[in-house]
Amino acid sequence: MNDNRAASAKSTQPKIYLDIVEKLRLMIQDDGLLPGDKIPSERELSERLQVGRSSVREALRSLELLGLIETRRGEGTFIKVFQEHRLVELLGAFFLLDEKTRNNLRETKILLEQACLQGLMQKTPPEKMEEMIQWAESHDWDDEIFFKKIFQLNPNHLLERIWIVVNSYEKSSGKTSRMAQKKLYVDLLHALKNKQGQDVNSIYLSGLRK
Amino acid sequence: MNDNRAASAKSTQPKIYLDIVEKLRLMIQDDGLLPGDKIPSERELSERLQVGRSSVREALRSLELLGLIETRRGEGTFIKVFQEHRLVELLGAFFLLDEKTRNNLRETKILLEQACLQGLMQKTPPEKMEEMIQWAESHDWDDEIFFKKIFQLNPNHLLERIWIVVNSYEKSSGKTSRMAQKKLYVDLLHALKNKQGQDVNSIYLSGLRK
DNA sequence: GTATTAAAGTGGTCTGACCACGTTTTCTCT
DNA sequence: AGAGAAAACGTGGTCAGACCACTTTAATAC
Repeated sequence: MNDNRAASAKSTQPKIYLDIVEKLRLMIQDDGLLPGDKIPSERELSERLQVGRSSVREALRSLELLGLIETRRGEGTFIKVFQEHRLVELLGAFFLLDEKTRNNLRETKILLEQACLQGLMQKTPPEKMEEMIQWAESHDWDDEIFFKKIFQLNPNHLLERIWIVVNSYEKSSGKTSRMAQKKLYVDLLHALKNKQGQDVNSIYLSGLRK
Repeated sequence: MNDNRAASAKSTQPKIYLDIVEKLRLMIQDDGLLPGDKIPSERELSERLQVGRSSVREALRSLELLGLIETRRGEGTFIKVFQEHRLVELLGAFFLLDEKTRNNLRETKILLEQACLQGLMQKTPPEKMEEMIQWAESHDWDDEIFFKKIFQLNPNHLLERIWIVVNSYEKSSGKTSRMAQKKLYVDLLHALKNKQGQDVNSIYLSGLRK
């Protein structure tokens, strides 16, 4: 049974490793796997999907570079909690973004942040906001960390993930779009807590640079 | 420079394929390669970097999944233009599977659409809007097609891509969130053209179904 | 010259072999 | 029997070599 799979594997041409990525997605979905869970070993996947181990590895390495999985030698491969990871270095390193793209990034980021703030205002109980204020006053942070926490507060985690990606992109574009003034952001938090929508927005906008 | 040392005192060398990704980056940078240019073949990279071809492939496949490069069988591997990166799609495709996130789909979609409309109002010349109105009155369409065109009108193509992903996932989640009448949307277009922001928003919201 | 054909180059995939490391089991000594 | 050491096993990491399918290029025939 050495060589004749080349002849048989011709129905769905597209690269095997992409196929495996998709199969993995379905597998994770159907089995209800969560971050931290272990996925089958490379050899087992290879056998189960009837493909070479090298193809399995191409798929896994791709997902690893994306930050979706994590591999530990001797242990196995695990689903990871998504985080920016190498996106910044990768994207920034490979391309210089043109002006138009950069503007899109900035605009989209601002939009997401505004939306998040408005959403928070409607959905977050004052206690939670108070907690956040406490944290803000007792820790050191910059804009990015601040908004990361803001997004974590919002139950719409899809929004959070989109922001993470957009933010990574924008960071890789080189220009830092604003400069944190702690007081300003604390004011913002208070306005949020008091549900003063107009103030939230104007304070946010005044924090933007350029 | 090399990163990825995670957090262990183990003197394990970083994975080769990551090293190759970095080397490739430098190579592209030093040689001044631009989108569309061809990069060395897998076999040549393998020899030049003194690593196995499979490791080279793991690196290349990773970059390919990200949309940073493109490979054409029999021809070679080429650098791609930044705009075509697949990150948004991929990240969406992967962990959108939990229930909670699913419930965020509708909210996020609405948000994106509102934002797109507001952006359009500020940036689109009346002629373009008139064109759109003409099209809307002389063709058949549903909500999805309508908003697809709306997003295409907006020069922020990043926003468009995000919407496409969110929309497609909301569709697959089963519940169709609206079914408005043609007239309503034509009204919306006129309000857009006349830059009546308040009306745009209220008309949009009245078109939503539960 | 053009058309056909052969060769070379390139990505796509598989197999089997090691290595390095972590976990589990087994063995040994007390 | 229990604790600690050693071996076995499982897993990712890497490599070399072999084909296949496809494209480009060079050689050949007309």
